[in-house]
Amino acid sequence: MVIKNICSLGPSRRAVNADQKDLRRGDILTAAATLFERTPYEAITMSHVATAAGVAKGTLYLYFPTREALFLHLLGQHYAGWFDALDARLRQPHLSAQVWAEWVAHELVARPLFLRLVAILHVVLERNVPLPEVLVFKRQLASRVATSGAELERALDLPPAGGGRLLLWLQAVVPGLAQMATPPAPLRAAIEADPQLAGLLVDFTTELRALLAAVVHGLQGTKGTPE
Amino acid sequence: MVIKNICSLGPSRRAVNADQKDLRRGDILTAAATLFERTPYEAITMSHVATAAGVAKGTLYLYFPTREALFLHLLGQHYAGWFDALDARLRQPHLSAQVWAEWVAHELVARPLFLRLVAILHVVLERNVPLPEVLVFKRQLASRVATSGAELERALDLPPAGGGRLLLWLQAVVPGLAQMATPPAPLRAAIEADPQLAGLLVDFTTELRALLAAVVHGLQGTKGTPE
Amino acid sequence: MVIKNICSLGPSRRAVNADQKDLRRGDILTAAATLFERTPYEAITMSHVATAAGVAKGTLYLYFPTREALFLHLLGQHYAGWFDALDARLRQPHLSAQVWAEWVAHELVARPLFLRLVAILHVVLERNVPLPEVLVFKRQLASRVATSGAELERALDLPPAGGGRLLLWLQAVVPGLAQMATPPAPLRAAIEADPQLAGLLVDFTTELRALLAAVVHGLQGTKGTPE
Amino acid sequence: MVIKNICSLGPSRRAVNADQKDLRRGDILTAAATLFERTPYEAITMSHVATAAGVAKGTLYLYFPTREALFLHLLGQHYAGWFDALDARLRQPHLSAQVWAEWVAHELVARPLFLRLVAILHVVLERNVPLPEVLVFKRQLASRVATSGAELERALDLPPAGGGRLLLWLQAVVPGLAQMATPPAPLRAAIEADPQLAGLLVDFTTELRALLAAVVHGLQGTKGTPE
DNA sequence: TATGAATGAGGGTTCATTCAT
DNA sequence: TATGAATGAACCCTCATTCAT
Repeated sequence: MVIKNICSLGPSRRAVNADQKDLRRGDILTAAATLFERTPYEAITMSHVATAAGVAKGTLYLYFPTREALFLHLLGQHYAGWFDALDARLRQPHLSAQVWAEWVAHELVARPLFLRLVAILHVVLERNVPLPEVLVFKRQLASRVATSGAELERALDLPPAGGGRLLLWLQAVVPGLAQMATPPAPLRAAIEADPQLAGLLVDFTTELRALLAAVVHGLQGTKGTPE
Repeated sequence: MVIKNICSLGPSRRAVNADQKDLRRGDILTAAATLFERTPYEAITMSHVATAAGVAKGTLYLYFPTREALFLHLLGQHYAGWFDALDARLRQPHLSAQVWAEWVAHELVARPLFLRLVAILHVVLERNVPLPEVLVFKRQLASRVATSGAELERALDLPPAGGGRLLLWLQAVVPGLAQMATPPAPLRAAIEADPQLAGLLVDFTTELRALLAAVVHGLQGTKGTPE
Repeated sequence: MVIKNICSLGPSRRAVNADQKDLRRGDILTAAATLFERTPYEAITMSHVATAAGVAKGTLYLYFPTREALFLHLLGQHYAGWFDALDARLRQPHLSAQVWAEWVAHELVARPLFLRLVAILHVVLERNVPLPEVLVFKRQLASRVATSGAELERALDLPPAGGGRLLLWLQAVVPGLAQMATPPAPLRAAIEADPQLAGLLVDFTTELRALLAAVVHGLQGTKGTPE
Repeated sequence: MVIKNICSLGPSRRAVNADQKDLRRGDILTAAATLFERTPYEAITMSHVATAAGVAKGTLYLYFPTREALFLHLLGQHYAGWFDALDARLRQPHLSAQVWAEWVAHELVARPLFLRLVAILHVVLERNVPLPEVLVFKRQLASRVATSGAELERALDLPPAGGGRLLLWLQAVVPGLAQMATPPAPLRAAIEADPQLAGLLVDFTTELRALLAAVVHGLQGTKGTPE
């Protein structure tokens, strides 16, 4: 199998200035993302990432202090993309609870890597990422939650602080629903074959849409009502 | 550290009939639960469990086919306890969205082990538990979701199938909120020290109560409205 | 799957006299042989044997001191059968080197279990069989080698002691040829696919026949010649 | 016990080029061979080998994919040495069946490690060596069998293909005879003490010499005779 | 004699990370 | 900055055998 050269640095193998280092860092993240598309997180070794990125194993550690930090950065990228899309949508008119729920569910299904990364977020964060790296990630996240949350609040006519809250809840609920909706293949087959278990097999889009719509309606209903 | 003797079999060390085997199985689960109280899941080895249960390592495998199956059974126990409490509450009158949300949050905070076990449910289920064991667990869960869901539906005046749905959503949302609300100590300290990150530190009870209330209100509002 | 009851003791489960104990011992050996037909030696556990024999694991140890001793007895049975066949053939006329080689090869191919047991003989004997058991086996073997060897010597007109010697050589050569002729399936496929390796893939019958014929001719030629 | 330092790399601990890697690989094989001299194969753990070679356990796996592959390489070395000696002898004149048989027996007795390795060849090959590794070994073996076999054929005046055949037979017969001739010490003592068992205790050199002489004579006698 | 619950030693292998070059 | 050889800790599970019943 020919591994396509994903190195962005051209003939020179050495990143000497900041821009080149960013490129190489990007190469590594791209390689990790590519692997993550077809391999479960636990099965991806640093060797695999290094090979896929066309660098040596040790080089990875020049750019990311730990394996978990690498994937946390990857998640950061995906979060950024997701918030970009959200902001773009919020700049468009005609948003209702239903419409927004629909849009979110649709958008997330289109980002399966993001879903899977979010699901391991805690495992990743809680283990083996140096605190400074975590804080960088968290600040980035907090900032976008604040900004987009404010827009969302306006667009959906939510009570004060309701936008950020809704986004946090979204983060809480999405991995759970995603995992519930996508059991490993053999288990899924067994569940489908057993009528007693029918209730446990849910459709991600349907459930997320319904849940979000209910939540937003609920939040909207509390507007003006002291908690 | 003194390990208290948790053996339920009395002087005899040998479980010869089904009752005694259940006792021993219970001892093992109790030992695992005790360890889980003060140790993260990944740090608990079968050696630890065996020592804590006062049996040999091999003995564990007479009762549980894999380490993950052991913890899945533990989760099953906790689920049963939780549903028992829920059913008891549902048999009492005066339930509203607010009251129920309050009760759920309060009850879950009182079951920290349950929260942590639920959070690793997927990791556990998806790896290294023989399918039959998983199905036993799933059936037990499905059965209680159906029963309690019906009661909940009645008590909260939810639309058809809303009770089971609500309970499934609860499962989806609880681990996410719990993890969000309880970062590891050093991270928590850093977040508290950084004003930019204030918005990310949430209180489990508050958020779950608000989220559930919103969801139930939302569900109640959809009653009679075709989806 | 229904396991056919191979217990020879009838309704009573307990062997109280010597005959019944022999029956049970035979049951166990039969069970082991049946398993050995479709499973490699290392993959057969005492649990398997016990289940197949319809007895408890501990019972096996009432009849055989170790797992290896059990299989050594099984080999003893097969050796006896083989020598019986040999003796019967030797009582018939018209034996030449060629004819005898042909007969041996043919007979051994018809006894695949015997071949496989002989091949593990040393592994079994050298490990974990109490000396007395080994000696019983060895005496039985020595006795038959002496008797049949003498007959063989006469039938093939070999020099003094040539019969026993030939039988011992046979024991030495058969496992080696058998293993050489029957590599595990994936290896065999690879060997067949590689023209360089063609010479390594031999046919058991052909080689044994040729080797035995050569040996007997050689032995016959030395008759009367001082060594 | 003092472990002598067998590291060939001098002060540097790191093998950076192919030559140094070959040296290190050789160190590991030497360490394994040294252990194998005084310990049965099954009792040698990778930990032992690593300690004896003065490297970490993980390092072994940089050079050999499995424990069995390591010993297969060791066998490959010994095979090469044996064929080298054989080729050297074949270049000298005055070879007869007797002389060659004598030489082979003498030479093999001088290589006890080789004898023991050959005896476990199948066990090793058939278990846990990646196919490519096995094929490398087999090709090397096939090549030398072909070359030396042709020389042997000429020197002993064997019929066509008789040289390779003889060498294959040699491989089949040697381990069997060796094991027969060298029972574990307690068993040997018991056999010697029992007159009934006298016939089972053979001398490796005597038997191999006689067997080979007979085989070669037999083969020589078939020359020109269609099979 | 029969049972089967209990034992517990035992080891190959992986892989994130380091650091000499 | 880049490399990749070296490290070494970490761990689940099996299964022959024992022995209380």
